[in-house]
Amino acid sequence: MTTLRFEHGTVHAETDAAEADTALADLPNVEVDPRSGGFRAPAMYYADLRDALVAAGIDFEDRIAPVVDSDRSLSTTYDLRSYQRDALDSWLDADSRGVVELPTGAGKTVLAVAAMAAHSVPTLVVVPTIDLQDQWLRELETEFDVPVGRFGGGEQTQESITVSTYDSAYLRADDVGGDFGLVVFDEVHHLGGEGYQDIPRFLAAPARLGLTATFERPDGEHERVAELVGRRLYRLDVDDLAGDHLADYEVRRVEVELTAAEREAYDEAQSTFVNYLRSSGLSMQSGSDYQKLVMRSGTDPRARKALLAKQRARDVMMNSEAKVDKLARLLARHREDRVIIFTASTDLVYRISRRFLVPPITNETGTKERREILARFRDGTYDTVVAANVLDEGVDVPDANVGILLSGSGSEREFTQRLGRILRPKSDGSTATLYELVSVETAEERVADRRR
DNA sequence: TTGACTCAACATCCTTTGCTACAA
DNA sequence: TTGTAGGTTTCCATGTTGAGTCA
Repeated sequence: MTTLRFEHGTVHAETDAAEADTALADLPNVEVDPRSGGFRAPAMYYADLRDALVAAGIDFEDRIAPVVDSDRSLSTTYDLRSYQRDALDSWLDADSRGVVELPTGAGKTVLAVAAMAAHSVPTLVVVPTIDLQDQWLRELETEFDVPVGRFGGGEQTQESITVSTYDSAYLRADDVGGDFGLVVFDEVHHLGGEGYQDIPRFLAAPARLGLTATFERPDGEHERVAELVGRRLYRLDVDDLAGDHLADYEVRRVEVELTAAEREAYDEAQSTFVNYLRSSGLSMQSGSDYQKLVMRSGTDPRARKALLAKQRARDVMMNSEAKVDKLARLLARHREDRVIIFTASTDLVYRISRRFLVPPITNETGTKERREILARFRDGTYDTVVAANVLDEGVDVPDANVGILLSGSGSEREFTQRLGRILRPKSDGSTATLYELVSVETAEERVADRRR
C-alpha cells in the first residue's frame, strides 16, 4: 500500500507498486528518497502528490489529510459585504489558494472566518504580532465557540484552530505542519522575508489564504509569496471603498522650509554624499544600488563617510524645526479632532511629546503602558498621540480623523498603513485628513513622491 | 508571573546623470 | 545597435518585534 506521511516539514510517499512510482516520478519538486526508497517533497507539495495518485487511480493511505469532524463543522453568522463575497468566491474558485488584498478596515478577518467556515478543517492562522494574535483569538473564540490554540506569547497549545505568530510558526512548522488543512496568513507580505518563507514550505495545508493591504514588495519578493500561497486573486484599494465602507479622505501636502542653519547642514551633508557617488561612478537608481554602497562602506572609508553624511542629511530634512512649528499650527487648528502624529524617529517622538504634552509611543514603550495610552485615546481622555513606526501595523489603534505625517520612508506600504489609521467610517460622515509635511528642496520631495 | 535583558530577524536605506561588458 | 545586467563568504544606521533566559 502506498502511504503519504508528514515528516519534518516534508511529505514522504512510501510506495510498493510500480504504478505509484510512475505517477510520482515525473512530478516537479518531488525527489527519490534513496534512504527509504520512496519519494519526498517539501510539505507544501502534498496536494500535488495526493492529486497525482488520485489521477492515476492508485489506492493509497493518506496519513496527512486532517480528519474532519462532522459534529464540529464551523458556521458563521457574519453577513458578508458584496466585495467580501466576491473575494471569497474568487478564492474558492482558485482551488482555495491565493491572496486577497483589501485596505485596512475593510474586514479581512471576516473574510477569513467565512473561508474557515467554508472548509471546516483544522486551521492555522499566522499573524505578525502578539497584539494581532490577541485580536484573532477573541474574534475566533466568539465566532466559532470552540477552543482556539495559541503558538507564541509564551504559550504553545494546539487546537483544531490555532493562532500563531510568524516567529512561532517558523519554530513549529516542521513539527506540526501536517496537522492543518487550511492556513491563513494575516499580513501575508511578511512571507517575503527569507526565513519566514520556510513556514509555507513546511506546511502541508492544501488550502491557503493570504491577507494583506499591501501585497507588492519593493524587493519583488511578492512573486515568491505568490508561489508559496497562491497568486493575488482579488484586490481593492482605499479609493474603491472610500465614501462607502471607509471614510472619505483627503491628503494635503504641506511644504516647509528648513531654517538657515538646517539648510547649511543639509547641503553640506548631501553634497558629501552626491560628490562621492559622482567620483566613485556609482549610480543610484534603485535600492540595490544603495545596497552596493552599503557593502562598499564596509571596506571603503570614503563610502562609509558618504553613507553617514546621507544619514545626517536625512535627519535634518525629516526632523526639521520648521516641521515642529508647523505641527503647532496644525494641532491648534484641529483642537477638536482626534489626531495621530507619525514620525520616522524616536527622538522626534519624544521631542514632540515634551513640547506639546502628548503621550508618546515607541518601541521603548512597554506593552502595559502602550495599552493604557491607546485605551485613553479610545475613551477620549487623550485626543492626540505621537508615534514612530509602532502604530503602522499589527496594533489595534483606535480611530482618528486626522493624521499628520511628520516624517516617513518612501515605502508605499507604510503610507497605506498610516492612511488606513484614519479611514474608519465617521458617524457624522465627515472627511478624514492626512497631512504630509515635506521639507522643500530636499530629497524628501522624492521620498514623498515615491510612496504615493 | 513579571520585568529586564539579549539576540535574531525583518524593513528601510535612493540621484537627476549615464559606466562597462555582453547577448541578441 | 540596442537592451540589460552588473562581484561579495554581507550589512553603514535606526526602528521594531518575538523568543528565550534569568533573576
